[in-house]
Amino acid sequence: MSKELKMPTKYQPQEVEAGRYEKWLEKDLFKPSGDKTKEAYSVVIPPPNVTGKLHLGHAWDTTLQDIIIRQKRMQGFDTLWLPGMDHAGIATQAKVEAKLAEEGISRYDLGREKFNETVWEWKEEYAAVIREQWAKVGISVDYGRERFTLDEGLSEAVRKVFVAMYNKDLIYRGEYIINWDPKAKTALSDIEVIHKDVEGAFYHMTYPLADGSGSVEIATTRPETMLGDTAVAVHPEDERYQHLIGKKIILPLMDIEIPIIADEYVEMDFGTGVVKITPAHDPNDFAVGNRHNLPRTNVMNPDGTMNDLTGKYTGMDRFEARKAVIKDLETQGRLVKIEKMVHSVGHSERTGVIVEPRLSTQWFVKMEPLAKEAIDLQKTEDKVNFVPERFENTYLSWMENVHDWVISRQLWWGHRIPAWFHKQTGELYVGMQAPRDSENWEQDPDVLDTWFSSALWPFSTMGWPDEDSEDFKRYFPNNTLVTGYDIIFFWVSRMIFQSLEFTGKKPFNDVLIHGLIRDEEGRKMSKSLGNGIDPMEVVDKYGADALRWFLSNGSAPGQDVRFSYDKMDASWNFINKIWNASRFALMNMEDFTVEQIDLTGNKTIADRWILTKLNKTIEKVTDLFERFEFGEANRHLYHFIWDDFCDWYIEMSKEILFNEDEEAKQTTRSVLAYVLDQTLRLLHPVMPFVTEEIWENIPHIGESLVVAEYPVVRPELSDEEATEGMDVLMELIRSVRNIRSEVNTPLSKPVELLIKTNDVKIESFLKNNTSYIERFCNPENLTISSMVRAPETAMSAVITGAEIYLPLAGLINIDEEIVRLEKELAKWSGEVKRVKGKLSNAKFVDNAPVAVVEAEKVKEKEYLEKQTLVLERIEILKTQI
RNA sequence: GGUUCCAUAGCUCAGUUGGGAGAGCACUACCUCGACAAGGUAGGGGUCGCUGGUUCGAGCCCAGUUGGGACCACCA
Repeated sequence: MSKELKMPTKYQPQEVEAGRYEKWLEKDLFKPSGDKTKEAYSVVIPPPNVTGKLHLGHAWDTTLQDIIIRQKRMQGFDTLWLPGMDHAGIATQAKVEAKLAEEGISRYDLGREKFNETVWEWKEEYAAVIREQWAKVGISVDYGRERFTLDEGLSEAVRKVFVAMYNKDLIYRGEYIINWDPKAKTALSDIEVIHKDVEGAFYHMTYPLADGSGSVEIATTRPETMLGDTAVAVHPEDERYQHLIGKKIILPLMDIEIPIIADEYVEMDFGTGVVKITPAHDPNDFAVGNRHNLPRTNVMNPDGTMNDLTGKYTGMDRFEARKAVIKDLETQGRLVKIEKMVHSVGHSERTGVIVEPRLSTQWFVKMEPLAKEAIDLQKTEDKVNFVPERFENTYLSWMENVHDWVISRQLWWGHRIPAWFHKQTGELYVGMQAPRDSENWEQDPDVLDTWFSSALWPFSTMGWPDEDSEDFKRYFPNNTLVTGYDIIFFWVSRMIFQSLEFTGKKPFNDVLIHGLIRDEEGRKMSKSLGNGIDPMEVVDKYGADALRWFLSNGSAPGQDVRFSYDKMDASWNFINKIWNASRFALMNMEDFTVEQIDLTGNKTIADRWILTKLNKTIEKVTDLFERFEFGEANRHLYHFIWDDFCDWYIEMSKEILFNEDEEAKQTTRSVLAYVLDQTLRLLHPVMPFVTEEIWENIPHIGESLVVAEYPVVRPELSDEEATEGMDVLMELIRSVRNIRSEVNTPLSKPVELLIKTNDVKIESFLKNNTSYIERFCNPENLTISSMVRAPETAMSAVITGAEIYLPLAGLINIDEEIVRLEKELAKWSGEVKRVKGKLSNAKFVDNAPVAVVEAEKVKEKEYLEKQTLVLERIEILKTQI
């Protein structure tokens, strides 16, 4: 070992990563270069909710973005990656309320202002945690531009958008059935409702006709809502019930008369064909009610208890009331049967409680014109490019069937709706600021759906509504958005239509969609299962680089991935391999400097070969990055580093570094240093910490890998002849090893007596055997066996003499070796037969592309050659028996 | 009901416009040789869910089918 190394023999991520991120920040390397001569490349982070810590999904999401941004930065783009967080209205408010509840306090005890102050404190606390986590994962965002959805500029953008949409009739206020969360006591949009199959029941009951001529049977899953029934409906063409249409019926328990109406909404084949109509508690019934001018009787309070229109049930919780209603119906003999059934019930995404369809006055966004614009965009050349493409269908089908969007929320934490009502006249005013005589006006108490502000994120963070802002002009539209398929509807779709509406442009060119991270058993990670894995624990154990490698390696785009400690081990192993290869290079560099790197010297075939392989790897990886195929790119890097560089090139370089003269060593050191440098650059976007650490130790010029140039193909370094020659050499070596392994007896020194190469010695590859030489090798009793016969061109480049012979006598069991060779012969014969069959098929020769046919001919020749060689060896061995 | 994904080695998964089935882990044998034993070398293991079709040629394209998952809609 010729050089003292600071690097330990094992890769220790904790030591490598400590302090590195802070150094990058100190040097301000993540800031856009602002170089106007370069193309801009921008990404905005999907702002995480300030509700808590980040999970593995966030780590995945940000890692992918960081890989993209780091590569683009190295490629010279003027890159902006803008960080930020989302106030996450309902989610955050629910968390803070839960925390307050532990202290026995409700938000009403504090009042709106005080409560919001508490939430701001919470926000600061969690924002700090999130920034710490970002740092640990190593993401290269520009903190100078960090934004928060509730900060001043973004709030202005929200108000501006609201007012403009209101003035364009894209926002309206009205009384409709919405999804109501009785726990959070707020309205929810359709997509905030999660439908789950639950065990419920179908309650069959009878309503008596007012004229006493009998009764009709009705079935419902929500009997408590019958207290708000204002009609009973049948299908207009239902022959069974023609005589009932227009009659009255008595609503049991309430003892009021309600009409029997005919409406095509009723399905004759379903249930009894008679439906109770509750316009205030069901969207379909609401529509029926409108057609027939039915009263809307709302029987519930905002918290899900029955209101004072329900008589004896007043104050009961809705589920308590359900039981009571059923019991009373049974007492009256009106309960026919209870049929158990599994049905789909809406639950609040945030609080988990069962959502109540409820009549309520809310603000809505009129979706039809916005959706149309967004759909039309996808028919143009300038469409948003979804990766993988199939998610465009998901997005479009949602857009095509979208309903109006409820945007008001009965919460305190969020953007207050810029609408005021006159205290006396009730007149409505919508504007950026309160009306002048503000004392006479009262602002709408509601806030906006969180997604209303996040929909503006790609441009509101860039200075919009100031369209002359530098960032907006330079970095909008964004280039790429990275997010999970689970929020295409919530976020991606809304960014697209709002961006089109307000900037006239799509918000981003590409959307890279990834899946979810599951646990090792393939289950979703969830709090209730307790199977969540904290990314920080993974980083502490394996390092951020290993986690990033795993995350970018995990799966094909758009597919879910299972977290796996086995794979984390494999990731660590790979980095350890890189680490040790680098140690080897450094040990043999003496005081080698970057100025001494000279690739024009007398290179060995191995030198020329690895430089060629490097070029191919650069080309492949660059291409795959363009298509966001990081997993495939990683596989190429892995193979290049482990198989080509470590297993072959480093081993061959030892012959030079340990034995040759100084001049030869300098050339090898140059290649080692160059290839390592280029490899570290290629790896840096994926594993920024360890690559930077190693790079600092090897000869290099530049401040940091973060801003070092990304490798490009250098055609002058490629050498196809060297590739052919190396193929021969490698095959030779493998053949020798193969014999040894098969018969479990090592080969011996005479190998080197018979193999002469121009510039590469292969002893080191067979070195294991030397200790056996004395014991097993009897030079007087040598068997000659031909091993490899290479094409003449390659031969002349590599090996003197047309054939390689290995002396095997006394070293192997000839019978066993013959058995093994006959197996091999069968394999080659099979291949020859297959290829010959193909080539003798006129249809193949006529139809297949010329290149394919030519390739088959080459294969034929190659297989025949192998077949002959193996046959020859068998013959020779047989003479020895 | 609609859309969609998955089914490839014991396990987890790749497979890039159709042209000789791959990786990691696990397993077997051997190897402490001046980067790495969390390593090296060699090896075993697959009728690519099933059935048809298109094609000279299908893991890949088409139709159907089985099983599993996801999403959307509906569910009085």
